Amino acid sequence: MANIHDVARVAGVSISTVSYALSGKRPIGEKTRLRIDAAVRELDYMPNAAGRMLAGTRTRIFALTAPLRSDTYAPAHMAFVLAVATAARKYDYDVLLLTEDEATDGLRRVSSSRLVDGIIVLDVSINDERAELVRALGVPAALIGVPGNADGLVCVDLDFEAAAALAVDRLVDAGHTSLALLGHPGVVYERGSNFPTRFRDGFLRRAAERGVTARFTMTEKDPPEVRAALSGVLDAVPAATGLVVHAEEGVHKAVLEAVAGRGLSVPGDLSVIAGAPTFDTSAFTPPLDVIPLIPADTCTRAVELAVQQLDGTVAPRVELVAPTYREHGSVAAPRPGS
Amino acid sequence: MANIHDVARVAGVSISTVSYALSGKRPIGEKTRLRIDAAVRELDYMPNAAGRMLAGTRTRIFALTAPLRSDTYAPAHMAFVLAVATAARKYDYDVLLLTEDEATDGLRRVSSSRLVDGIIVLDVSINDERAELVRALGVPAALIGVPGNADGLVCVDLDFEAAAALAVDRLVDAGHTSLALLGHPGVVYERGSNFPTRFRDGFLRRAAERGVTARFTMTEKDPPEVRAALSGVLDAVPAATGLVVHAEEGVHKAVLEAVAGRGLSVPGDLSVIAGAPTFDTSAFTPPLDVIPLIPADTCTRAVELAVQQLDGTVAPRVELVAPTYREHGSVAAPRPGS
DNA sequence: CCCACGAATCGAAACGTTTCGACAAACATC
DNA sequence: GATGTTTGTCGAAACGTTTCGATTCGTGGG
Repeated sequence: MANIHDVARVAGVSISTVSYALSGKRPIGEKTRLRIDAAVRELDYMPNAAGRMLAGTRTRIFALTAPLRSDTYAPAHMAFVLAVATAARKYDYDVLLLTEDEATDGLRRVSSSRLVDGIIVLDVSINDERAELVRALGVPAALIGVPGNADGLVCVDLDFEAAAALAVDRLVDAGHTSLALLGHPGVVYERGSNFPTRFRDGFLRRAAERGVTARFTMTEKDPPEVRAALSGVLDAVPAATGLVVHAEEGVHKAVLEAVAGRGLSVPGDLSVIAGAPTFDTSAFTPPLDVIPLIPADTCTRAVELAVQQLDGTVAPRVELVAPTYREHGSVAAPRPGS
Repeated sequence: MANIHDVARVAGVSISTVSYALSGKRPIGEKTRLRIDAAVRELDYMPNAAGRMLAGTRTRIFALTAPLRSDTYAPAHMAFVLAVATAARKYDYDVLLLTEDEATDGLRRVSSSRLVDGIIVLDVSINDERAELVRALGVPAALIGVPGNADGLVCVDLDFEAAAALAVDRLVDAGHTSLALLGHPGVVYERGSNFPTRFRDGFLRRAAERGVTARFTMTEKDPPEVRAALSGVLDAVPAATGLVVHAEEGVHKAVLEAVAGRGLSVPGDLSVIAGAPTFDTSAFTPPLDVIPLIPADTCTRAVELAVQQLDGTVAPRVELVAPTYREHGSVAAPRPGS
């Protein structure tokens, strides 16, 4: 396998000239550059990664720690992992995947052996030991999600409170005065990520601000549980006419089936908005209005912030990505008499 | 950050002695080793990864290419990715995650820059360009799944044919003479991985060998489609009394619901076996007998073979992992009159 | 005509390891 | 007591880059 010396010899220049020609960090004469380019192609030269890491100050690798908790929704998790890898490539970075059972030891290992330039932390929970560790290690890092104590850390996440508020606003603006939020199973709110809590709080707060009735119900993903939870809010007085669902894909489908099962139509009898899903709600029957959680957005920003920490200093911050609303026709005015 | 020179100075030895003490490749005096160990702890020394890669012959990194096709079942996919990462750690290897849109370029890049020692290829399809590329690059690699042309490649996979045959045997041994296989959607059999085909062929062949009736039906994952497919085999003459399901999690659940919906019981009216799932069928109602596809098994073996290719040569091969059967009470003798 | 300056190139020193060969000392063999 | 072997340690040469400071050469200004 050719190295830089081979290229230099074939092009008839010194290795430093080759290096500068390839990096563009110093001006190189026209003819010389052409000769070097030709030599590179002829030898199929590609710089050796280890040599580069050693001489340069960068390894061009980020570590990614992505715990798979029992209550993690695999498709969303996978989407985030891939989004990080894809975003990293845009900055010419590769991603080293740490295993969950080596979460802290792995972080320690790759950062103190200088194998990675920084760390992307996925699915941060409220009391996340990885947050503490990252702070202690002083390694460039970007967390996706917000830990209980975010001091000194760079965090990125969807603005779940604003997303919930946006959903409330849409429903209230359409004329609804009795809303309900169907959320994740209880265990998710107790320990785990704090975004479900933030969504719930945003929902309840904005509903209060707008002066409308609001109920919050948690549900498991089994269709019977979903039916029961739905009945709870539809049979209440006053019955909910606007529904926000913040849960995984199966729950959305179960909700739509249960609604149809009751002989109700969307949005005729019930307006429905999907809150912060990573999946596609436009293919549902009926398609659902949605405030999407787009992994690529959050992950791209996180990678960007990680890269920026390497040169020029980025102040610690919690950066919340503004939510967007996409209409698919599942929200309408409530029926006059209801 | 301390380096090996610091350790040597503190311990009062040369750097080569430190290196040998840490690697254990040459005998080191008792007192000397203790001094070195003390110095390492005192300085919190950890060898620099780049220096190691450059001087040694190994980078201790494997690349993992794991394409996410539209018909990929995310939870299974994720399970395999994590299983590879976990298995790699057992051999002191880290895993670099390549993105799908950079599948071939990425492989080329990381192997010719010598960033990785080898490649693990996940979810290999029949005409997989990655298989060709790996062959052409001559890089140590282990494929999980079997490409159309496996010449010169090291492949590992569950023995899907044997798994299907095992399911048939169990049902026939229990007295069933009319079997059905509920498989993946049609698109999966046309282009994509070849394991669904292998499972189907194993099923049909063994049924023929045992002289029993066998039907194969593909189904989409929507409950209505599943119901229709199920009706197809239960209303046929002779009606199937033994059912093998080789599909994703939702299909299994839909099958059980549909069976219950028809007023049938498992295994009273219908014996059911789950074929090669990655999820847990023992928590279903009722729990299903299963021939599991265990990502850890396949992935551990693949990593092992990749490691072995680095020293001592491993002959190209297709290594099929023998299936195992786990009873959960969903198979019984058919009802006498049926 | 001399000087300063920029452009283009080179040589050499780093980066932090591993590993080969050498060497001294201790020890066993006959 | 000479000879060979093992044990423990060291020095130095790789490994393949990047990058800092020269050096050379032409060019335009005074």
